[in-house]
Amino acid sequence: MTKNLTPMIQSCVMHFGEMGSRWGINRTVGQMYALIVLNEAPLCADDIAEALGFSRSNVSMGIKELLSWELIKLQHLPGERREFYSAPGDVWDIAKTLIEQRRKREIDPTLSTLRNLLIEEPANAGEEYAQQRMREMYELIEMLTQWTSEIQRLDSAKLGKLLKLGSSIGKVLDLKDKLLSR
Amino acid sequence: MTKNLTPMIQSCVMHFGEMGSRWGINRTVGQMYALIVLNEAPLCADDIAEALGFSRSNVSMGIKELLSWELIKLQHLPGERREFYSAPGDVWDIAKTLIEQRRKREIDPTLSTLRNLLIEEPANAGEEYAQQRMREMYELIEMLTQWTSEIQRLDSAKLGKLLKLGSSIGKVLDLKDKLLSR
DNA sequence: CTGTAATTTCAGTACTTTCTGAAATTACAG
DNA sequence: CTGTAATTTCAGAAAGTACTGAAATTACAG
Repeated sequence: MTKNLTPMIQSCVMHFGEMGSRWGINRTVGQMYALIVLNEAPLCADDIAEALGFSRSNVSMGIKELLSWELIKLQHLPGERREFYSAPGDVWDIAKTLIEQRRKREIDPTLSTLRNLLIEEPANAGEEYAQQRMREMYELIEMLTQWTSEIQRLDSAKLGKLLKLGSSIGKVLDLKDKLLSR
Repeated sequence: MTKNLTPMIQSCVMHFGEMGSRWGINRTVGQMYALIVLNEAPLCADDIAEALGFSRSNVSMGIKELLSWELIKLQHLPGERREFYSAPGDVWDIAKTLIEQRRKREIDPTLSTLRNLLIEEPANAGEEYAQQRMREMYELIEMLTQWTSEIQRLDSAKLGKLLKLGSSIGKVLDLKDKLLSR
């Protein structure tokens, strides 16, 4: 397993494997993705299988999953019959996709479940309390989602500018408070 | 299993069980937590075991985990020998704890790994490229973490105010841009 | 078309995680 | 202390997930 990888890339790949498994992503898919991201040239399934020592079929499933998350795209290389895969060149694009996909898979179903439970009539005091908490959750999640989607709308240039300005949300909000209270 | 739960609470508990398993949290711990959050009165281990139909020992492990995440706190009820557990009364406190804990367990180790790999001298062009991407990741993650921790500093009152004002980050940022460019 | 390379599917196995019951430990009332 | 209630631990069973190799399918050069 793990042929032809320098220790540096090896370490990074392994780390993202471990991290992947703490998210929904499984360990081998995490490793595969790190490998693709860290490699300038697109990779084909055989490259990945060889570099990480996985079976060809496992790589095939991993690619399928990464494609379904829209984290890699397929491309054909001139003179090559095999299919090659690469990650977006901009890290912020990757992050945006991850956020977006996790929202779709985790947040949206939760909001929908809560919404359905909130329109029911509470049958007793216990349900009334439960509904109150659900309502708070619903509002909080919705608000955080809203904020996140605002941030997602920024392109990396703007994001970088904000970073370099050293602007923190706190300062921005203070600014806004002052502005609004005049 | 699942005794004495009304359908409404049942549904919510089950949903958070499913969602929990998509996060690092396991299904039964997710269910346990939903139950505790939705219940106004603190619950003891037996209550939980009975309500959800889990073994007593499973509940004990779940409680241990929730305590380690600081998502519940232990309390003694007058005249009761058993130990009772409850979740914070404010949903935003729960969310802040979740964000904080996930940062500790997922983001911090990643930042530390990346930092270590970035101080190494690249051995060839491939490593140089890989390091460049790692640097971009590092900076992005650090920035998002910073923003998140700013938001976490807000208390729920302030958060609620912002929500009700209908303020979106986009608008706030536009405001800031205008302010700064004068 | 035909033959071969590339990819995907899938049943079975290996591995990991979760859950349980029994035993051990701890906590405390009397 | 002693006895009992409450909790925790832990080895093994059960459940769930990931991985593989073999076979099937697809893609395409000639």
